[in-house]
Amino acid sequence: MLNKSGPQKSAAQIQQQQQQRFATAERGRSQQELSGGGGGGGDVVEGSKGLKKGPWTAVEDQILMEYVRKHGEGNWNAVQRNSGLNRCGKSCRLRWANHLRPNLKKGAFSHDEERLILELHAKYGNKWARMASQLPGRTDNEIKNYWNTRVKRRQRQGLPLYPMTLNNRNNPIPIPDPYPQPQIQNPFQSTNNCTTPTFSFQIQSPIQAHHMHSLSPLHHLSLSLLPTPSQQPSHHLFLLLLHLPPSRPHPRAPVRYKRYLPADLNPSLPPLPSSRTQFEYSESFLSSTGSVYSVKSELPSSQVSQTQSEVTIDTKVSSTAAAAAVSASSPTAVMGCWRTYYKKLSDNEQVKSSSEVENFVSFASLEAKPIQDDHISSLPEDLSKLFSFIPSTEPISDWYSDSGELSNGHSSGLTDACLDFDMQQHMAALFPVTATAEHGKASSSWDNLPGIC
DNA sequence: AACTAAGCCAACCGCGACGTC
DNA sequence: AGACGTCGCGGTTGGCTTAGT
Repeated sequence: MLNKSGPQKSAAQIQQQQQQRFATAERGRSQQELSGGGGGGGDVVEGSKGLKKGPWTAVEDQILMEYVRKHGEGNWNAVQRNSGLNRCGKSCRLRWANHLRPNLKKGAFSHDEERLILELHAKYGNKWARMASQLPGRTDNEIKNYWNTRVKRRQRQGLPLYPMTLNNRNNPIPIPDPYPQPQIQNPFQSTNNCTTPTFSFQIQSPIQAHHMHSLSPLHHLSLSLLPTPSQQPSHHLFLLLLHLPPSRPHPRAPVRYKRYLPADLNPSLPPLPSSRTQFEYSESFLSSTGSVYSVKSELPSSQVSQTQSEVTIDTKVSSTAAAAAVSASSPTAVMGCWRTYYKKLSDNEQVKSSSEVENFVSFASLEAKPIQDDHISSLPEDLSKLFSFIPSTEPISDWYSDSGELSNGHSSGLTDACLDFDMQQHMAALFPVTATAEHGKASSSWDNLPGIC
């Protein structure tokens, strides 16, 4: 049971499953035929217009394929009128797109595909169609199903959805052993339940993702707040993940994804302001440095609350994918760090020491009082410092594994005095994220945070 | 053998974008 | 400009299987 997940499934299993599904469809057809073709057998039902619902039969598939062969794709509502197929246009389109169109790749995702899905999801969030456009032969539905399964599994196992860092184009993460053994036991897991809520959220997908194509390497932020169990010394761990800018659509991607026009094809975008200060642009996404972004939170995989807030970020951070962990004694203290740091920046005070940088914490998505209330419109330009000492690459062992493993070792540049980065990484891997089914809980968890304003 | 949990997958639904008239 | 139809996307549901108890 436990090894039934996609990558572990053998080709034979897949074939068997497909055969079983075909048999299921055949059963449905038989039931329908027995009932006079009017549906009603099993989950085959009729809609309000007498259109058939439920599993498609081989005969229906044949009719649809024949229709598309003659008339091409599109105009799906005409299928029912012209072919006698008793299905609505939406159903026909879905059936064609997901099952009948040529060049569909069936079977389990390869490791490369899985890695790509992770990377794409980190970039785009739940943009399944967009992800599918970069996975030839795969459908959005497939990817969505895969991801949702992964979310459930990782949640149940108490693992974060993403590895601690994501890909760095210049330093590609080596494909790890897909089935690594867990390295460390959660010291808290076996002894007590974690009573302090755990949070994870992402700031992602700027208001106009296409801006990011041309303007900034800073595309994606992922921030995880990982309080330790209450029994442990008060200590909170924050993780800030930066990801690379989105790649342009796959050149061979279907052209139908017109919603994802790259920036250079969209002349309606506002020009870059060149002389106004960042504060004049507190509502916008550009600053005098040309690199302020209004980052609208999006919730990949629906993993956290529905709250949305915006944080604008000004940074010359390098495109190196990076992760930082920042510790503080409590969420309140973390916010205090942030405010202090931000004030220094507002006062044009140089933040020089690494410890100050390390105490920087970014955060967003607080439903009750979003940080935007403070009009935080920038992060420091020398935020790059923050990322400069973060390992640009490290072995990631949980790209594929869902078995409770942790990230392997890495070369952190963090000073020991400030952070035990290794330890925190392991801790981060040990604590669960708030996941899809926990929308409400996630937001309420944030509500429990003391002193965040 | 029965029950349960987990995983996989197909399909439906609602909504919004887009094009046309 | 607005109504209407079409299409695409993302969320969700439910059926089915396997594996463990």
